[in-house]
Amino acid sequence: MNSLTEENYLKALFNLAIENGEVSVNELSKHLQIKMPTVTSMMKKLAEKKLVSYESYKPLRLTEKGRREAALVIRKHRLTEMFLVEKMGFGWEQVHEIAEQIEHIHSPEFFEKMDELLGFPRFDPHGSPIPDKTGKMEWLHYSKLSDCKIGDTVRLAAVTHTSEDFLKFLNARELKLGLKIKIKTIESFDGSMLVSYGKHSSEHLSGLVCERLLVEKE
Amino acid sequence: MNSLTEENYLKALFNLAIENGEVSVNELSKHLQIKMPTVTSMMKKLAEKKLVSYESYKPLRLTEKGRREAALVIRKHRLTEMFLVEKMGFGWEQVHEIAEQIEHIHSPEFFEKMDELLGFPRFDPHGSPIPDKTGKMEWLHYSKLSDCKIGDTVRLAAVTHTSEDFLKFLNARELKLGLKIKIKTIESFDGSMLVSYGKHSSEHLSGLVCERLLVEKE
DNA sequence: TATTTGTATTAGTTTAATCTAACAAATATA
DNA sequence: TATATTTGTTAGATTAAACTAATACAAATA
Ligand SMILES: [Mn+2]
Ligand SMILES: [Mn+2]
Ligand SMILES: [Mn+2]
Ligand SMILES: [Mn+2]
Repeated sequence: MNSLTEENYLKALFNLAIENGEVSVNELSKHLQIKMPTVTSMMKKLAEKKLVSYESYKPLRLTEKGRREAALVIRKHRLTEMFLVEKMGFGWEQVHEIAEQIEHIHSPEFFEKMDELLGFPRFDPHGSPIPDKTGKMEWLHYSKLSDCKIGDTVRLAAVTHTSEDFLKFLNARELKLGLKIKIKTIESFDGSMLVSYGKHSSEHLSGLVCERLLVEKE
Repeated sequence: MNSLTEENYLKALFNLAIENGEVSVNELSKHLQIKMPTVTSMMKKLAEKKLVSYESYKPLRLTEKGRREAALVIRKHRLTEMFLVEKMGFGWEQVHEIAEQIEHIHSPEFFEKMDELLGFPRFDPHGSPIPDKTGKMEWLHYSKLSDCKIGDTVRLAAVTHTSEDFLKFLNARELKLGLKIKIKTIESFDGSMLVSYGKHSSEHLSGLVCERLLVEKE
């Protein structure tokens, strides 16, 4: 059984490896805010447990076993976030920190029950897919809002950042998942947009915000 | 902030000190299944934090601060058990182990929300009182079933043991909190009883079982 | 009271997870 | 290519929480 610490390393490796499957010690160190020598020694330990393939000076890579165990921690995290929002009445901006702790509870029954009570949801409150019990996760064909063109009408499908500040910012503008958004203008020099959605006929979104919103083109 | 380990020591001290407020290193060591030298050194640490009053070779005693912090951990434990039973559909025999982990989550909002959704319950699924937010806990005037007399009619109010085995044993006999129980006979040599309750007109309960059932006399 | 038994402490070791300082390898730059 | 910078590793220290072995104290018993 993996410790809380090991689970956090696995999760970080999984999330950082989305693109090419490779992660550097440096990246991981920065992401976890843990110094490089500590990361190196944990990688040796996880390699010992066959969760990571590690060779000196080579990029890190989760093994199949490591990928599965990481996905199962992420499953617990996302089910928890969904439960907190759907069954306990928390806002989507409040749940990440709590889930960060509950994801380490060791009790298959507990998460099974959550899953069941939620009706086996496929996405968490921020639009991220929930891995299944075998650790498989379907990756979706979303685009960043910042990559869309003037005139496009898109549906807000997910957010890539889950900090309380950012989500409160979206709350204040009534930007929720599922909303239809129309792009009116794009400022090419800073990537900011003027968009309309719901009752909001003209909202200005900075380039940074547009980068963090994932949309589905209709 | 107290670590998970410290929280477990505080809780154990609180539970063992119910009678006279004093606990020996030996008792605590046995209860936690941790060797005495480890307990001694943790007591010094908790004394440093003003949670325990410790002098060599003297009995251990929680300070007022220690008592309050212990009660707040127990509050988290019992609210969790209640939530698992009432809101998630677990049986009372399944919840202790999960609560043993969730009691260490650091999030006032999470437990506030549970409390609220449960309608501010005063007892957990095993009949134990839930301390309030300030750490106060009302202790009730229950008797052991084993201390009752032939002919007494009592209401099952709480159980003093929460192991899965014991609670499954009670489930099998449909013994639930709130039931009215009538004592038909008592075997003086082993303390076992013949009782009737609900649809059960004549059930035999061993002395051990009778010791673990707390009842309210009518 | 002297001795035995049980309880508690001290001293020193272990493991997990972190750190800093020093050094080595790989990569980027001049 | 030579040098500088960035990245990664090694060595050694630290802290929390556990352990064992040895020793000291306290309580019970002879
Ligand atoms: Mn999250
Ligand atoms: Mn976490
Ligand atoms: Mn319990
Ligand atoms: Mn616990």
